[in-house]
Amino acid sequence: MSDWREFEQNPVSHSAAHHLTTIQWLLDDQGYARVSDVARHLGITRGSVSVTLKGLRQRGLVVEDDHKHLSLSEQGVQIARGIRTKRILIQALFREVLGVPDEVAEQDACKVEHLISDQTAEATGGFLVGLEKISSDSQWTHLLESLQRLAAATPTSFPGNETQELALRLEKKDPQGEDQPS
Amino acid sequence: MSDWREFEQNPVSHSAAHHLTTIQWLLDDQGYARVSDVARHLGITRGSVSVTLKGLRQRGLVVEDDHKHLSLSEQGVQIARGIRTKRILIQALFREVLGVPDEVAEQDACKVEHLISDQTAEATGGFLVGLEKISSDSQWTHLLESLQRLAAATPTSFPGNETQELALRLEKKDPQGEDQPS
DNA sequence: TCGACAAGTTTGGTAACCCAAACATGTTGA
DNA sequence: TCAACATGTTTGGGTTACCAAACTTGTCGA
Repeated sequence: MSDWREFEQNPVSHSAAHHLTTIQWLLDDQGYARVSDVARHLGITRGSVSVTLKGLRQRGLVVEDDHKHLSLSEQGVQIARGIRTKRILIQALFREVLGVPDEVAEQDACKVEHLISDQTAEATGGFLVGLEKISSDSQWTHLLESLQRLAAATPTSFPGNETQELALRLEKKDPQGEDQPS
Repeated sequence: MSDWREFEQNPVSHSAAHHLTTIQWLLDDQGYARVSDVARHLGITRGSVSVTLKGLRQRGLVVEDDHKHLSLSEQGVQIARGIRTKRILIQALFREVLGVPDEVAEQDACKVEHLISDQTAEATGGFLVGLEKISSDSQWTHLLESLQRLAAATPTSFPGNETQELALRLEKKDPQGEDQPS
């Protein structure tokens, strides 16, 4: 059984991921990042941020200069950029392919950004790049729009009839009646 | 700023989600589910499962009969089925649309199954149903296969050049230089 | 009948996270 | 210069979720 707790053994936790991306965002946005800025942005207390960042500093992901100004180490930048990129890709996948409203797409992407494997993220990127390349072909865009309309039409709540039926078909087709409830 | 901690305020936690879906899976598979079975399946101790299930019983999601056999309440079934359906849909999206290997698709789906909104899940279902309907169109399947090849081709590690460039384009196009690092 | 083993529970510990509140520091305007 | 305010840290508490280990039950075979 593939360990369902890979969740926890991620390089960075959900919380840490947000601390890192927030620092990067603040640096991009206002040129500096302090504990208070991070706290305000995440909606948590300065104390919590102080403690969390102490850990991230010890892990060598965050650096503090003489003036209590935060920045990311090379490794921290790498991690933050990776997560940010994943969020953007997943969000685009949900929004531009599935036709999910941007706000929802962003919320969902935010929740899963740090959990998606590199492989799936890269595949998402490849798919979107491919879509972009053929976007000049009106035939395909027309098809895609039809699919999006189908996808985005959510008259009933989840799971709708068709969706449920599809899931059942998928479940049976896939002979996973072996193991893995997860 | 949309609360980035929606993560935590889910109806059921990641852990609870797995307990519920495991019970359902065990019932389907072997006709019964006991604390030990759940523990073995999740790879955690009986003690942990015992404690967690006590909570889920109090919340009315899990029921225990006279013989220590577990089952799900109506509400529990509903939640478990919802999560299971989401996993199947997400897994299919990754595998059949993005062309991600099934094993990776399953792992990723498992990690995010309980985090995806109903709306996005329903859109995924709608999209897949639509795909199924036009799957007889050889022109379309041809295109999809091309896209999948593009998507699945991961010669370089994440993020590849094209993917990174796309992400940058998406980032700039989207005027989110307002708020939300998440 | 009784010992052994499987199954379930309880208890004490740990590790992430979060908060509130007290505290230390540093800057700044009157 | 000094009170006021912003900033950062520390401390004590709470929650979730895990473990190990001790304990209780229940069943089954010799």
